[in-house]
Amino acid sequence: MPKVGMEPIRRQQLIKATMAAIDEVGLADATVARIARHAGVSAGIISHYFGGKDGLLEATMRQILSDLGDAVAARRRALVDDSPRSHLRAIIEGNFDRSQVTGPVAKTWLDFWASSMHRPQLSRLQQVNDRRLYSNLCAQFRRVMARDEARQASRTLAAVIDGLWLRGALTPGGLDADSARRTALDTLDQLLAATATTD
Amino acid sequence: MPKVGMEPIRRQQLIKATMAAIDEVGLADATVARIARHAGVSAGIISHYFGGKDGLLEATMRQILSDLGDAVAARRRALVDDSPRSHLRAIIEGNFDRSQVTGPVAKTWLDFWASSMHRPQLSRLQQVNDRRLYSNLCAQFRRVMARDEARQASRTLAAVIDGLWLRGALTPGGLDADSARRTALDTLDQLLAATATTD
DNA sequence: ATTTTTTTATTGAACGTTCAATCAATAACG
DNA sequence: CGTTATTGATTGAACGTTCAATAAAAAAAT
Repeated sequence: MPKVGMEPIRRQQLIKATMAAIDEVGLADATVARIARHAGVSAGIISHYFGGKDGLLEATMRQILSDLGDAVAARRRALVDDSPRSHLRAIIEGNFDRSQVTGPVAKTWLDFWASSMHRPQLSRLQQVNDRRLYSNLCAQFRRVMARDEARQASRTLAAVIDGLWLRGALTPGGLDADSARRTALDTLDQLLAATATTD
Repeated sequence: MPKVGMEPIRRQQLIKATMAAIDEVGLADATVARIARHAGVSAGIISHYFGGKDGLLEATMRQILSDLGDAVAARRRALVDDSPRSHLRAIIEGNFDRSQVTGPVAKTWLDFWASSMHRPQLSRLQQVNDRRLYSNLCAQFRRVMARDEARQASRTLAAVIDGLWLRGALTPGGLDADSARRTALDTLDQLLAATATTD
């Protein structure tokens, strides 16, 4: 079986298997044996390609956050008009992108989030992603309102997005992406309307 | 040392120690030995009073949710006027009560939330609490707007509340309760104002 | 008022299980 | 033939639970 150039293939395979295992039984019971079984390989291979279980978990979280960033960036690049509202809508829709919401990703995301409270390595990744969302929101709100108002609006919208993810991850049927997106978009318009009147 | 009537004392002691241990190292590394050490007792006592580690964890989650419910109920009982807005404000302030936000509780809450994705026992507790918040919000919004609008407003406010908790649990310095409360109250007023104009 | 018995509370060592990591062995490719 | 890829048995550490032993308190007996 062994062929050359297996590394990128195996890495992707194992990251995907990690999400599947976490979706199935949770991070706490996602053992290396179970992950390897999902990928159809031996347990030892994990240490070979990722240096150990922790390395694989970190790579998996990196992948999730990177996919999320890509989904947002792609929507913003595809914009035809440059209005703040369009950018903010793109950010919201990127956060509820199919690839993010579907299947194992949402549960894995929440498991990592909780876990990052006590793992410095994951915590840093989390914070970087966190700030990126907040900064992106703030920069756009800033174009139509004062600094303090923009900050407040960003806090609110960020909380709504994360709150919808959180509640979606726990809902038995999984997150209703359409409903969540609508809720976030409505909130956005209310935030924009609120300052338009006091302007 | 042994005296009669130790049961309620030990139970409280161990539940508190569980939160302290989870706050310290997370649910994954909160071993019975560590919890027992926090409480200043032997590890064996946990099985004696709670039937096992799982029983203690469930009791701890019950305590957190029950405290949260009490905090909300107390604020609502103390209301002088009966307006929907006052009730909704009381619900928000109860959710950001000192006893809930301070110290080990917030982290424990999030750890349990993530864990409940894969533990049916905890999931049921979680869902009951979840529905209670949503129903309470919906019943009050319902008094000033149509059913669908009330549902939408409840979803938004619930997402904001949970989102603020979620982000607060991960913030290094812990949740800034005052700021969070203000954000949630602002959102409430915007939700109320939005329908007041279209009424 | 003392002694004995029973009950309640607690300990901590032992046990069996589970896990991640290791590494010698093996197999295919260049 | 050497390199790369992979396996799977083994190892040692860590975990939750169990249980015989112990000690204090309460109750009963003297």
